[in-house]
Amino acid sequence: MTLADVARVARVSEITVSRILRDKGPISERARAAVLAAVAQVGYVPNRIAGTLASAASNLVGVVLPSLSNIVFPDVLRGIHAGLEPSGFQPVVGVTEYDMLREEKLVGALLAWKPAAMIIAGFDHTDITRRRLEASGIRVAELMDIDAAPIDIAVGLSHRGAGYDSGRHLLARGYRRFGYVGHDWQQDRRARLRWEGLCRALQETGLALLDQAVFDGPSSTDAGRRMLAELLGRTPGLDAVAFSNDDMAVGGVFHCIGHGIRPKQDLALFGFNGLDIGQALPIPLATIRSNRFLIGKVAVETIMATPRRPAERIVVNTGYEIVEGGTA
Amino acid sequence: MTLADVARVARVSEITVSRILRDKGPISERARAAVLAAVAQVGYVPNRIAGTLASAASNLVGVVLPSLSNIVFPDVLRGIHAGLEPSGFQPVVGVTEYDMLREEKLVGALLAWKPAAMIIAGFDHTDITRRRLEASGIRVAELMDIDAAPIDIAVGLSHRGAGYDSGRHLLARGYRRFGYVGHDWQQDRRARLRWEGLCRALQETGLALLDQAVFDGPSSTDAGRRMLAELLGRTPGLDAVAFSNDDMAVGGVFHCIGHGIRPKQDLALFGFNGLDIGQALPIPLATIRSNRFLIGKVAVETIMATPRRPAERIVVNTGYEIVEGGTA
DNA sequence: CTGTTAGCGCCTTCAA
DNA sequence: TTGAAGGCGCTAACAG
Repeated sequence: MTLADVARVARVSEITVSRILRDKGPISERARAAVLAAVAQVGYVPNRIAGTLASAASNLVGVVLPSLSNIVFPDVLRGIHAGLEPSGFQPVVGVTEYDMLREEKLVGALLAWKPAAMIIAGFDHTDITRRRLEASGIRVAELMDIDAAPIDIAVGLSHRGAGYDSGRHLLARGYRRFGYVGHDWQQDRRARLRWEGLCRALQETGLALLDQAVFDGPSSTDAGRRMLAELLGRTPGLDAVAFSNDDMAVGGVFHCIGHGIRPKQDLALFGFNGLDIGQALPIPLATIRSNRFLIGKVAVETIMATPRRPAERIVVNTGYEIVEGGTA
Repeated sequence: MTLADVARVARVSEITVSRILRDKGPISERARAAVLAAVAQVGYVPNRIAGTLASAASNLVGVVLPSLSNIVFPDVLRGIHAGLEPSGFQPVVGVTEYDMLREEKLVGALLAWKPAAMIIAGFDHTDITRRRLEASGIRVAELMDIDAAPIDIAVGLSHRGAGYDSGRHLLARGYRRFGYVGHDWQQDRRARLRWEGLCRALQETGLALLDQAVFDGPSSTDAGRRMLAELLGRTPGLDAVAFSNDDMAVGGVFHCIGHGIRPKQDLALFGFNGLDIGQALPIPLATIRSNRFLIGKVAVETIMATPRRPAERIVVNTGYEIVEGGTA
């Protein structure tokens, strides 16, 4: 079923049908009624492929995320969906599993669909990826981070700043003997930035991390629990442990619950992300809320505000808030 | 940059370039080398819109999910991505927020992209949605559930069976005084099916739920905690509580931890889904693993196995396993 | 308010 | 092994 079929049934020209279906230009009520009836009668489904080819205006948005394994990027994706909803644009989603070569392939495949814009997590791309994104001329939003210069738009928060502020927060509460529990930095550059910020805060006070246990793999509750056990076994006397994120920190809280360690009184625990699960613990987790939904939503809104790529780069800071919780 | 530009530079015809880029038909090494050089030189990016229009063979797959708010559907989406990876197909994702009218619009918008197949969660669609999916002629996989007749393919598990088996499991361990903690059935038909299965198991033993607390909203850890508190306050003496899912059940465990109730000894708790968080608790949650990643992956594999829709409907049972845990 | 003309960029078919 | 012609379904631009 094509426009031509509808046009024949409605006894008008193709372009009239096209205009009516797109609500464009002045149309008589008679024609509109006839066309809408014909559309219903023949069960016409528009072909956006043809429409996009003819108009060179696709309503697809490429989305490239590193992972869907924890709730962080699904939250970003929710924000993207929410931002896209009013405009009727559709996201085409790719997942890289933190592999820059896979990302390169993916970006190539997505650009072939002539998307109206591209949303991609992080700043770590191959040269080819970066060049293609630049050359595409479409709007490109790089998400999560604002600690580097974007191709076009950056939307996120300063992870170095967040790490620094968590350090300041713990120092202000009197903690002095710091440990750190983390996960794979190769895959999570932002966790490393937070760690750097934390170290700087300690350094400014003449302190340093007394010990750290870094899991060689992705973050998880279970990894957090095991790494805290290891850290405490190795280095007694710590009074505060910062975790690379909430998943890890919740594991830490579980370890404490299972071993009679009282969070805060015996040991301060501090996370990052502000996940629901941390706030639902018997003692809510002290952490930093990272506004992931907002990052996705704001990215879309920034793209939509100016569909053409302007000369200067744009950096949008979605910020973060310290959540006091009860564990620090 | 189009095929024509590349052809001019390589001094061959458009169609030769097209064939080389698609690895089709016999091509001389000379032509191939010249074309590949020209592609690199002009920085050609193929236009899949045009390609799809000409060949009527898109590599897009429509994916319609009700929500991304907890990890369940992101897990399914991961499975879909994993299944799609080898073929180079791209998912176009829509989220309905459990709204059938939004689903209807979404399905219409996605079908306009002439996807090779459609993957959609659940069986609850408007008549129009169902008719459109049927009429599209493409493969349609309905996920999560196998307790109803699909349009084409169903991939999932019997939720009624899972509920029944969790009841049998608890009965076999000697529990007799049952409560239930749930969430919004309007939005989660599958939770209701599990509840029905549970009730049937009890009934067969001459028992019934003594009380239930159902939260009027989506499931969450916090809702689970509050509802369990309410239930236990109202009905003392329960020895087992089944939860509508793991999110709720983890909240229940948190309530117990915070109130000196020993899971299993004082009160059995049982979830559904087999989430990581439940297994990382100080006492791992007794639950049923629902193989969500597998559902997504198998759906794609089933679609790919027979790209044309066959006469008979296909139902794939991805099953479930009881996870003994330590809370029941 | 409606229609005609001429593509969009690629691929299928047929011919060489 | 290569090419020419024609068309996929729709829309921009220009006329009427």
